[in-house]
Amino acid sequence: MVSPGVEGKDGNNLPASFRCEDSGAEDRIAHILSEANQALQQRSHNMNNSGTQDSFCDESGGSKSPLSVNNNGCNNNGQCPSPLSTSSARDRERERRMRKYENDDIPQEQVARIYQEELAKLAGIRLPHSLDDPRIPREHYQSLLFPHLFGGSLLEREDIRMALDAYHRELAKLAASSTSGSSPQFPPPHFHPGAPLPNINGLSGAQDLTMPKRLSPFDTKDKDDKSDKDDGSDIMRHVGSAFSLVRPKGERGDLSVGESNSGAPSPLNSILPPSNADDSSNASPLQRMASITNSLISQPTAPSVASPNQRPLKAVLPPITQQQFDQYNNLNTEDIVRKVKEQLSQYSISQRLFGESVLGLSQGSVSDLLARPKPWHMLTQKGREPFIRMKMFLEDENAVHKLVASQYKIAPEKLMRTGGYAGNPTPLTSAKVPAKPAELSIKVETSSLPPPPPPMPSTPQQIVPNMVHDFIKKSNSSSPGNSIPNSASHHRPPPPGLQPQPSVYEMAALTQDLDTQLITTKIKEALLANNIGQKIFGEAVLGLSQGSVSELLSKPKPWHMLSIKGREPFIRMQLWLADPLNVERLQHLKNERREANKRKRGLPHSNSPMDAYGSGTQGSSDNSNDSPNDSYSPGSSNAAAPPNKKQRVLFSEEQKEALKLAFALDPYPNIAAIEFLARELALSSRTITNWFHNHRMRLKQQTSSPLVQEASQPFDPVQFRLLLHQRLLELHKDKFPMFSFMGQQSDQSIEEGLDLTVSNTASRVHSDDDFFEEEDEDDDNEAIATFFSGSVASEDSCASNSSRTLHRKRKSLSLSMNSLPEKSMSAGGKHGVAPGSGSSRRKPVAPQWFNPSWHDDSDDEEVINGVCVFQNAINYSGNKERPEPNSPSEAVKPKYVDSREGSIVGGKSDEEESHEPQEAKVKAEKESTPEQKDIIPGAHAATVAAVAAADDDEEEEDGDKEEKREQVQLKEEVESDDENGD
DNA sequence: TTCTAGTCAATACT
DNA sequence: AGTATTGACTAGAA
Repeated sequence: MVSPGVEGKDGNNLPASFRCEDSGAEDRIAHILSEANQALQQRSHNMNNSGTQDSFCDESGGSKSPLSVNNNGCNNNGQCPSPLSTSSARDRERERRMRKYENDDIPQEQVARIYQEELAKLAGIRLPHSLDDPRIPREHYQSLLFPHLFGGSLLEREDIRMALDAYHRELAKLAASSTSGSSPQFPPPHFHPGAPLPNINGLSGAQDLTMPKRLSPFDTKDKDDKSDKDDGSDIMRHVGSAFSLVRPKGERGDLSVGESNSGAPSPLNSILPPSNADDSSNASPLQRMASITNSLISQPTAPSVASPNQRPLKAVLPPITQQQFDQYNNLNTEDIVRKVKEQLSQYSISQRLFGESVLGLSQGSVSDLLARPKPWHMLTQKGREPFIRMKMFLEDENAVHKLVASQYKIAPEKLMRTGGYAGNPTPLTSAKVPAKPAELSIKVETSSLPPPPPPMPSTPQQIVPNMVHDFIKKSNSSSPGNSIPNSASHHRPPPPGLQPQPSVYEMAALTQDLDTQLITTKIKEALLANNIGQKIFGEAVLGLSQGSVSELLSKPKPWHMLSIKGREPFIRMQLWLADPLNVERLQHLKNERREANKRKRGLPHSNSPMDAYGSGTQGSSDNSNDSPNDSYSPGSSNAAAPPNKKQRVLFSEEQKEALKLAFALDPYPNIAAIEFLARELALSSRTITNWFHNHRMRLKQQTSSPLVQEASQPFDPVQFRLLLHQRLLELHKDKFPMFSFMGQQSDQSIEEGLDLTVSNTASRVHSDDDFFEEEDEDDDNEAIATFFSGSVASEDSCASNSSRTLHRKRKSLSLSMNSLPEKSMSAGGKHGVAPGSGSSRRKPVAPQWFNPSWHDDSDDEEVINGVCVFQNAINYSGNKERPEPNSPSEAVKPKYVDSREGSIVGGKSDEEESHEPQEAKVKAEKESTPEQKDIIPGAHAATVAAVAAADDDEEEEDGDKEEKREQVQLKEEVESDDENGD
């Protein structure tokens, strides 16, 4: 068995992971270790006498916490009844366990880990990563962590636990008696040592490293050790008292066992830097204590190497040295955050990567940190660390590039398509098959670049012409057998002589602005003129599917709205446009495919593996020179459609109407609403959710503007049914005249619920019976009850009452979705906040860009019966949760608007018309195109709109306004009840 | 966990 | 056959 931890006897034999970059810190740690090792020697001696050499382990392997055993011994006052049992009994027991451990010969690493975990549990602290290193003898952990408690001696978990108990009792005592009141982080008086412990780090405040000297509370230690050796109970007893001897700064306390020479400074002191002028001297005893612990615990270390036996350890960041702390003693966190955001955004560095490799934090923490940076003065020492790291990151010019490079290494295929055109690796490959090493190497290479070139010219044509050149050159040379550049089989590093070029990724990141509209227009023209299909273009040039190409070309997003990934296709388009042989290549490819198809038809079974996937145009896969197919072919194994391929749901018209209505009522339905809809429409919740997601996204895209606004009120099923009924009536009156009878008969169907259940298959027409089939009443009520959770009984009756009342007047209501202009889909704030300002269930989608001209439209806001029904997104600013004012996307917002108004106008495409609200509105009125008419800012507004619409309904002669008002009132009552119930 | 952005790919439409 | 639409899914962010 490996002898634990005696190798560092001289104290200088530091494990690598304890080394610090800053030699001062290393010295200090060396000092500590030296002391600890002295203690170890003594301990070792003792243990040898008793025939054991390890004291830390138990049979439970760490899974069963030993804490509970002893936990009853202490009370809040810090008084412990006489420990557990007699020391002799304990000694025997421990000895027994030690022997067991020895015999079991548990690997050192495992012990270390167990130890570490237990320790962390016990202390309620998070251990620094470096302590993860299993190669480090656990004695070092101990002595590093708690030398001030234990004098570096080895302890059993019970011992540690008891000591910690005592420690926490002392903390509590101090907190209670502390008169300073200056530290809000003190444990409250009721602090219970047995309770989950607060993070010690949290107590440290900003004083961690500004400890007063001579803080050494252990003057009874020697004596105790002598009398009781390592008996845990005694340690507990005395450690407890030791804390009461904490002395004010300047007083000298005895040092622990290992501290032999009286004149030597305490290791603690030596760790700690000279006090800063600001706050150290005022630190309370508790703060100082916490600081000690924290300093010890967080004493940074260099990264450790994962042992083969363990899963790879998280990268450990180099420590922040004291000098750095001193250097950055006052940072503008907001400013730092802003700059960091810019960098991350520009280079499309994920928060996860940034967090893990720069800050040592998780993605969530980074997100939080970046979104809500605290002011420097409010931060604790620990809290300041990330900002210091950020600052250092910003100051290091190469840091970004290192990160980008590492991001490539981590997930190249996630960042970039392995672009199709011009000699890049196969398009689609990345989407379907894990990237091959060869591909990786290219990426890494291209990404490990010198600092970024100057910003790209904003004129598309000028994008790095020589890069295009290189691309072309490469692609030409890369395809010996054919001139089509996209041979998947030719992934090779750039020619030796070539300068590393910016990757498309980097170009996307570095290009300041690009007129996407113009590019797509040109592309469309080129494709059209040369009879090149989107499919082949997408696959060969962009590495995208036909559908994606179609979307890109017809609805290009403005540059600034695109993520780096989203920009990439446009860069590729730009490169393609700049390629003099572009059309030629594609034509060639096209011909080849055609040939291949012919051949395939001629020899039906010749290319079996390739044929499996593709049919029709994809049949050419055998050629392996059209990249897209290559990506399919390697699968020869998989080839055919994946086994569990889900069949896509096809919504019926009614389902769509229902969904759109629901969307109008509440674009962000809660779970209950989604479930209700799912049940109502016989769709899965997942499908409903997807639909809402897609719809929000597409609405945003298609209208290029006004944003989906949360509903002012939660989804109301009663209202939903009512309105839906109207809507469907309207719809079917035209399509299916026989539905007109519903007008006389449908009261019941409304009250009992509409069955919108329709087949999920492609059937698009449903019989009357199918559609208005009565629904099981229990289900219905249940569904409704879901939404009136609260005082169910009264709510229920109220709901049904009101719905009955409403339905009695149903005929006077008409939700005319057609009459709602497209722009009604936004709501917001000219009236301060959205009509439903009371609700903030959901974060509204951030306005990314909009066309100011829309603001002038006469109907960007409409008032019906004195109620503002909808507003244009121009008023969005009144909303509560706006995006950061300095967020890049918003900053550029006007830019795009300009470009739309200006430069793009010339190249206006036919599709673009659909971007125009006016057009859309007309369109909506003409044929009720679904996408154009389905947002109402809130349920309330929808109700009002419905009523208002009825005003204009010629059919309703008896639509008396009094009654309508009544209805609305009623409805409101229901709603308010609903709210209360919520 | 849920949202957005970006996609794929099945399907509908021309 | 080409293009548009759209349900579903994934990754990253919040």
